[in-house]
Amino acid sequence: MNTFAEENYLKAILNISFNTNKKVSTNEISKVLRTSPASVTDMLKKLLEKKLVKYEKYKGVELSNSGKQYAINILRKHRLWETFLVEHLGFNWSEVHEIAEELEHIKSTKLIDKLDAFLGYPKFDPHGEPIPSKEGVIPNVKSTSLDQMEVGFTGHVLGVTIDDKLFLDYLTKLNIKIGTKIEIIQIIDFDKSLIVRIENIQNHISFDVAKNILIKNI
Amino acid sequence: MNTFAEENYLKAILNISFNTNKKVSTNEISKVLRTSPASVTDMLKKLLEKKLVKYEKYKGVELSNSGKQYAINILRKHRLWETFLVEHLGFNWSEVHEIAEELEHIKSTKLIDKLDAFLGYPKFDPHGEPIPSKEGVIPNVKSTSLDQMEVGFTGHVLGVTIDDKLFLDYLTKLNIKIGTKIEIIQIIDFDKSLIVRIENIQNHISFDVAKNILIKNI
DNA sequence: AATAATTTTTAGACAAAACTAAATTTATTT
DNA sequence: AAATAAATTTAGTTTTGTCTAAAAATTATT
Repeated sequence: MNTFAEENYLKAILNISFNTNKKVSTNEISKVLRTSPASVTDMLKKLLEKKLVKYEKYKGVELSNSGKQYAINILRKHRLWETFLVEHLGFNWSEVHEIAEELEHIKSTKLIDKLDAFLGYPKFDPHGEPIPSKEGVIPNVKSTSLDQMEVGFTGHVLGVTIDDKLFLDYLTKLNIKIGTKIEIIQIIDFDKSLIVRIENIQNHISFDVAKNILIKNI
Repeated sequence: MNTFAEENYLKAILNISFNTNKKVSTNEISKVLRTSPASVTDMLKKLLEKKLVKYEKYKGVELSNSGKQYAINILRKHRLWETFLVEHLGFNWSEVHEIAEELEHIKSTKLIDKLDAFLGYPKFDPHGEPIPSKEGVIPNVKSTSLDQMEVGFTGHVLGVTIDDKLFLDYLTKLNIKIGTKIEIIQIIDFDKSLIVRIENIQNHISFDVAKNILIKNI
């Protein structure tokens, strides 16, 4: 069994390399985990020892197969717990991340399987992010971030790509949640910000915000 | 905020001194936590520093007011989680202790309050043990252990006093659960064991088993 | 009351996970 | 290609929670 610290490193590596599939640098990990690069090096040695990562000095790191399965399982637990917190305990989507960061380390496999059943085997969490299956398969949804769309486009929000309180609270204030219909009225060339219509109200959102909103891809 | 280890020591001290209210010895703690007496001494110093216990060298230890409140809150979390596991996830009463040992360390107060509400503010856990309130008050039920009763007595099981898998599985095999009607047919003087009738079937149970079964006190 | 047995504490080590500062390797510029 | 900058690793500490072995205190026994 692995420690919380080890689990957090595996999770961080998975997260950083999620889409890119590239090797992850010591510095990137240290930034995500708010720890010193020296500490990261120490931990990478330990994870290498346990064969959870492929790592060569100065060359970056990637997860091994077993490390990836392990990390995906933590992600599964995180997202199932978030779903429980929102759907059954009445939390809102911006509050659950921190709590799930603790709950995801609870070991019992039986617990998570029963929780999964209790929730009705959900495929997506409250942020629209896919929940990995027991077997480690992550449902794949074709989606595009809002910043890729053109003026005149109308679509529905499928999810968000960051689980950050400030971001989610801001979206809530804009009346944006999963399923919300968004229409692009105008795109400002200078900073790529967007004027959009949500629930018949026009709002101006930055490129950065648009980048982290996912839209159903037809 | 305190560490898991600190929390486990506080819990152990509360547990050992629950009924007696006497000071707890280093050795008792080391036995419960399966750690060396030397480690216990180290930790007691630390807890004293934090004013969570009253402790004098060689004289034993007891919880301070703040330490007691803290420990009771862990107990509250433990028992609420056990209730959730049994009533909503379909675990049986002998399986939940270990999992709740992990869940009880989750920090969020909001989480536990919402869980409490979700469960309908239960007063007792699946083992019949009282669940402390948010304010740290432990519901007091008048109850007597089965070994105190006499031949001819008939009553209903209110709860058990140990949360041990072997014990609970044995009770389940005997068809004993909370609310089960038990009648004492005979008491063997030699070893104080009891012949009892449960669901119209006679069984022979030891003094030790009877001691840990609580009966409603009229 | 003195001795033996038990309990508890101290002393000194160790592993995990973090740190800082210095050294080394890799990447970027000029 | 040499010099500089940036990233990474090593070396040496620190804290937390554990350990063993030895010393000290308390309790029990003769």
